[in-house]
Amino acid sequence: MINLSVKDAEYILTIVKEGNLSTAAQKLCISQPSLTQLIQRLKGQTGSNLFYRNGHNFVPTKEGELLAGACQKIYMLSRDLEKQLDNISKKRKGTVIVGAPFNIGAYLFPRLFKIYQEKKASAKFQPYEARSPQLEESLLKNEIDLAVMSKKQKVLNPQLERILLMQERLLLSVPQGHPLNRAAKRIRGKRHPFIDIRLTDGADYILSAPGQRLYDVCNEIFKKANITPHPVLVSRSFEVKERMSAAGLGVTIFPEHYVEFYQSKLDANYYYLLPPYNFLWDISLYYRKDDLRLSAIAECIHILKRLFQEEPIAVPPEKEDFTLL
Amino acid sequence: MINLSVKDAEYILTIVKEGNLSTAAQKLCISQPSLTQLIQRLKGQTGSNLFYRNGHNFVPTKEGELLAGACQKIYMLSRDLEKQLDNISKKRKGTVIVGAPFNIGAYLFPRLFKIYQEKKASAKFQPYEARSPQLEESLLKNEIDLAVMSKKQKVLNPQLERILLMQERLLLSVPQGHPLNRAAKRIRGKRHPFIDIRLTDGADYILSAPGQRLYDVCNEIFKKANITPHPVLVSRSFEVKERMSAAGLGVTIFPEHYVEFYQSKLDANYYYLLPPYNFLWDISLYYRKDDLRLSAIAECIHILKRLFQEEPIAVPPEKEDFTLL
DNA sequence: TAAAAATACTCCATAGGTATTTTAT
DNA sequence: ATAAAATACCTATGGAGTATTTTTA
Repeated sequence: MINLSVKDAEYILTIVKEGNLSTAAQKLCISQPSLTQLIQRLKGQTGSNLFYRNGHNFVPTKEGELLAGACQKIYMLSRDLEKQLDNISKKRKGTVIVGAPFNIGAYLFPRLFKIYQEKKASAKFQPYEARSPQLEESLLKNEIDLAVMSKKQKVLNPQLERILLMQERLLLSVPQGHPLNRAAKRIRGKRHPFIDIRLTDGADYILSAPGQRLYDVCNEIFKKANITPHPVLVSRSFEVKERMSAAGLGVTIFPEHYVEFYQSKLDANYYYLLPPYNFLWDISLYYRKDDLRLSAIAECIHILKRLFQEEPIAVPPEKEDFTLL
Repeated sequence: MINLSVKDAEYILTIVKEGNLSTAAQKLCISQPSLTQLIQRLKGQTGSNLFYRNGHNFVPTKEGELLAGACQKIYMLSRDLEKQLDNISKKRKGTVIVGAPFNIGAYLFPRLFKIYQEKKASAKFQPYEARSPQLEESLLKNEIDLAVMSKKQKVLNPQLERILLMQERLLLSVPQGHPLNRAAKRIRGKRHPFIDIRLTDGADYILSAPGQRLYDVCNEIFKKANITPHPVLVSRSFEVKERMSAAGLGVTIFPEHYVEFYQSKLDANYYYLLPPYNFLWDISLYYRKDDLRLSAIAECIHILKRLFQEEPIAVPPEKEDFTLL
């Protein structure tokens, strides 16, 4: 087996270029016998004479020229790789890549972009949109620096850290004219009326797809309330679900902030869930533990915390929700 | 500097493929800690995290994927190189490549081809045409196995061996009607008349180009005979020179065998040179010393020797040439 | 608890060095 | 005689091994 290394390649290329072992050795800052040894080693590995002495020149044979060709390619490959890695790390030093699923991104990215644009931060910010499972993957793969997404119950990868940014309520979306609307109870000081989720047993439901965070949360609620939804449609898109619900196809469950985006346009009623079936929806910030020392990332974490405190994505639930009812 | 070797590349690719250090180590027949070390070494060289543990999988980061891409290319490169070298050496074992300048090739290759075709040899024969300086280069470069050409006075490269195949006379070509024709002396039993080269002092000459073997030989003759040719044309092509001479442009000097090819068609007279200006033209066989052990080459050398003995390229000069006159 | 990676150490092959000899112009 | 490559021999780095500990699902 021919076990060339990048260093070998560099040596060979210098020898070919110089046509002379001694001067090549000088340029490479090594001794001349080392190069002799290299050539003998490769001669052993290839089984061919690779160079010959012709007068004052040390010249590659046909086989040596083939070798030199491969060396050229290997050397370029290594340089390319170095460049690629450098580019990544340089860009990374001055740029924080923040990942979020589409629905959170719609809220988060414009605000974050504004903050960075107003020079309140030293680094640059770059948005990255993907579904939450991919976000965790991307975080581990070093493709992004931060991820804002809803918590997964699955145990967290030990290389990652999580900070809870905020909690919000879930809403049940009920089409206009649906009999369930009559069961909702308006409560003073609350944005939306409340409803007992157990009343939706057997009702037509627009559900999330397995793998989505909302799928797992809804299943927990159904299990705890001991109800069986009647699935009429499964969709990965929050917007599709909301529109279908407003069109009268069935009821569906969302985190509150998402409803806020479309509230004005759509034609459905939204109800908070009465305890004890009022699971909260977490929005958390994820990052690699060993990245905290990077100032740009630490800075962005600080900005995100403040952003979610000062301008929350949705009205955070008060404790009274639980004591009141 | 990232100093990847082909072996490293193979290891990395196996790790990526298996997604697991332990099984990768098994497949590679090495220990698991060796792979851990490899990854740590490369992490040091690249300055990036290249892999991470995700559950039961050992997965490349973005940087690791770039590395793996480069490894794939390096690995393929090495395999390609091995194939190329193998092809050369395999082909070489069963094939002898014989080089000759165009004029000798015209005589040699058809005869040699016939011998090999008639299965008088175990190997195959492949002709290669080039000028003599290139032939020596090709011989050293391992591009050809044997070269048949006229001797160079320059000292022989120590890696090469030379065998004299035959000697022949040089001929002076004189156009029809040229006054020199009257000075030629016919000698009984000789194919061509003789002439004293000193009579061509100041005559119009068609000369060879510097670098050609014939250029050096003619210069030696001119020097020894103390004459100065009047150059009217310099050409590298033997045939051009011969035709121009026949057309009456001037006299010119050739090795005898070449004249034989065109004798019938052309319209000039040919004369041997009277001693002591009758330099002989050598045709020798060249090969690499360390190649003699290869049977196919030894066999071809034998064939060539016999060929030049049994069917010489031109009538070899007898000793009487020198005693007679 | 079991499976996998990391760590600690030991060993040895070899890349690299120096001094010298051989080769080639 | 000079310049270059090959050889001999020495040193030290690091690749590979074994045994063990740590990590994590």
